[in-house]
Amino acid sequence: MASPAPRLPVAGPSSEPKASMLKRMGGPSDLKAGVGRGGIRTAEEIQHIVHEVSKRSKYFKDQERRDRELQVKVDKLKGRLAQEELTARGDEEDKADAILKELEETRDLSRVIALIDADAFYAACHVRVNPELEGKAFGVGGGMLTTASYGARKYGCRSAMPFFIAQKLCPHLVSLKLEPDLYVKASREIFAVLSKYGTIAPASLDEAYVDLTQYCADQDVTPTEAITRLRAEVQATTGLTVSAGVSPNKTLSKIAADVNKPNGQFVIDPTREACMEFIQGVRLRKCFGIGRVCETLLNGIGLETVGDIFRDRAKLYLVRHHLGQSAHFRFLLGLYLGLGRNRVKRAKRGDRKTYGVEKTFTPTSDPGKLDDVIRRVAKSLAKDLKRADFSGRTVTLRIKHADFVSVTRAHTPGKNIYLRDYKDLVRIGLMLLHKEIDERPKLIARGEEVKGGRNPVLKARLLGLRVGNLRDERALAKANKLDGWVRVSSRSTPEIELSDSDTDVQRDSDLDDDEDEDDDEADPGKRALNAVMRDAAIDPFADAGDGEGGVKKEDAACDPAAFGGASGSGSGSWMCVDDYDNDAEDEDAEVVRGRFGVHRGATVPKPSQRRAQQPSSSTIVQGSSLAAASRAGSPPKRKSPAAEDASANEKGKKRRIRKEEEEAAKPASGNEWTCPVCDKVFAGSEAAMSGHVAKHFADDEPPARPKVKVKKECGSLGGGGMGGSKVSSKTKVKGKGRKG
DNA sequence: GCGGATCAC
DNA sequence: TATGGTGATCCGC
Ligand SMILES: Nc1ccn([C@H]2C[C@H](O)[C@@H](COP(=O)(O)OP(=O)(O)OP(=O)(O)O)O2)c(=O)n1
Repeated sequence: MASPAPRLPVAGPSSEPKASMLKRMGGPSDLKAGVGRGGIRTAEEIQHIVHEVSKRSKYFKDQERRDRELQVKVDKLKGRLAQEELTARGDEEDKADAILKELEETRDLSRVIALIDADAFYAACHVRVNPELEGKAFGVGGGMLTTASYGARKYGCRSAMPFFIAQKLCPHLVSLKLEPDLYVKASREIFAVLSKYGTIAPASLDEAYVDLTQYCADQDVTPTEAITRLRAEVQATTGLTVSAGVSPNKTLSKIAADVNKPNGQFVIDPTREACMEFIQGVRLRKCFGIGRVCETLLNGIGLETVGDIFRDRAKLYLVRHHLGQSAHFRFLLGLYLGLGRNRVKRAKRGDRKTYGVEKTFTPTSDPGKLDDVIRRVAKSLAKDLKRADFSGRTVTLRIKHADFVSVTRAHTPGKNIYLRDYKDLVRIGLMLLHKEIDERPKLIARGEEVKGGRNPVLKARLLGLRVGNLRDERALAKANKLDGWVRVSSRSTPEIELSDSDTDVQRDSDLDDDEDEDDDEADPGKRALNAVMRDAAIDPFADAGDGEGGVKKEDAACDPAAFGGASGSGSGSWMCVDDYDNDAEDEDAEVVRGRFGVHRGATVPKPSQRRAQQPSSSTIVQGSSLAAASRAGSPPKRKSPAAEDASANEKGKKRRIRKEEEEAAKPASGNEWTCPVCDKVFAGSEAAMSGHVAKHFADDEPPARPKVKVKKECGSLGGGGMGGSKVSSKTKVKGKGRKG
């Protein structure tokens, strides 16, 4: 009110919409979808309509808040840059050039890597089954569109757009219900064809990298001929069209696949010049790993395209520590050079890190309703975990407040306590929720910060549970035949405060039995969706647990493709890559080596990769392994990028060790048995085993945790990385039976 | 280990 | 009226 400008907020033309908001809500920047050519509506028109329909919603208000916060970050970055420039030494470009030189030496143009991406995937799957949809404007997903047919994209409809808005853009638009089975089936068919051309690494249900190097050599054909054949065969056998990008690495292929999308392809010659020329003009946002925030920050200091990275390398160097996780210096330089990983490998069962289920509902503060959601979510999650045969040590509750601001609250019962059952999930979920509800008024009374507004009564629009720090029960049980014990132990999870948990649990039980039929999904619909997609991802390859995970980050710098994704639909199929090794050497300042980038989001770290290298023969104690790990990166180094890497590596190793432990337990047989909690191996009666296991729950400290042996991993440094061949052996832990 | 932020599909 | 679900990584505590 006290604002200077006496502009009255009368009904009419309130303040004009901010450009950043227009872009955020319906911007062309989202270019993922081919809204460009042949559009029936102009970008401005689309933005205007979307803005009009959205502007009064809570969602919009939240987006405005985020927009403001982002703007603050941009201003801050600009300020830092200005500050740094005052004291710049003048050798910034030299520093950057030194790194460029170093990165350049890692360039490998010897491989032919393709990224295949199905066009409007879910939509195409529906058309395949129902030809009448051909050419029609429709979306898939119900209330929220997961994708839109090209016919609908002409009007501006896109992925992640709510149906009611899409309808404003395209009045005759219809929205189809999700049919997971359709997508999973189509995905398998596509991948089956791809497999005939080389090793593949699915990045999601509709995307996969294919290494065409060998195919080209064997058939004596050019990459263009190979990809032309591949796409033709995919269409001939599946009836679906795919777009493809081909180049010496995944980073470039990923971007290239978008160039001639729908039903098109783009091949980049395997020369340094071709790679660099191609990427120079690419808009930053098109690069895997550079999202809205990163793009905005870079735009803020004057960069628009990949080529600008070189032009402004001195600036980037100066603010290298303030670019955020998605834009590390080294990652950007690698991008500029058109470098990327080129190893194509698929992820395995053991690479999954979490399982989760979340549900959005009409915002409510009703404790009973919120509790019910927790129960339903827990039930769904328990089913998924059981099916997949995984248990986990940490349960995380996610609450999205009515104003769209979300928070997470985690609980780890004990160092060796693994959960999987419905009751445990509900108990912990309710405990976390109630704690949040109960603490809220107190915090507010004390004037402390809380998310979701200042109302002491929590009002949520979504609740979700996720289980992490997983353990592969299948491998464990198979090896030790202790499946029953494992369950028993997890069920007896100790403590868990909550005196009121009793009542809660009780209610749970009731609900447990009866299926919820009640509202929304609950049933077949969505739930099935998740389960199906998940299996899809893993099923095919599900094999052992090891695998290599994917992306590592460092290296050449980027690996966009590393992929991540998997999400949308299931998760499972990730791709993995290996890369060269590279380790660390950079000096202090620049450094970012590590994460070069990609990590952004998704993707599998590559922990398993090493673990797979050798059968479980040679072994070293955990301590040694960790020591080696830390050594690789840099010990207590600071947060410099290098540190990032080291840190990441270490985590990966720890994880690997956990798996190794399982592996180690495997050999048990005869009178030998392995404690499902501490993994120690004993020889003795069942009674003895029972007694030992019970000790774990007697008090918090379990019996002495044995040192675990792990096999030595191949040097993370150099040569190690690659070798894909030897890897396989150990994996067979679970064999084919995965059915789930 | 936890929680927030980013990113991808 | 009205804006999803799933999973991963990084960073700073
Ligand atoms: N926010 C999103 C984005 C995508 N998907 C799902 C539906 C898509 O069909 C599928 C593949 O996503 P893509 O990004 O590859 O997009 P499309 O294949 O739909 O279209 P395009 O032709 O642009 O690749 O993933 C989703 O559920 N949620």
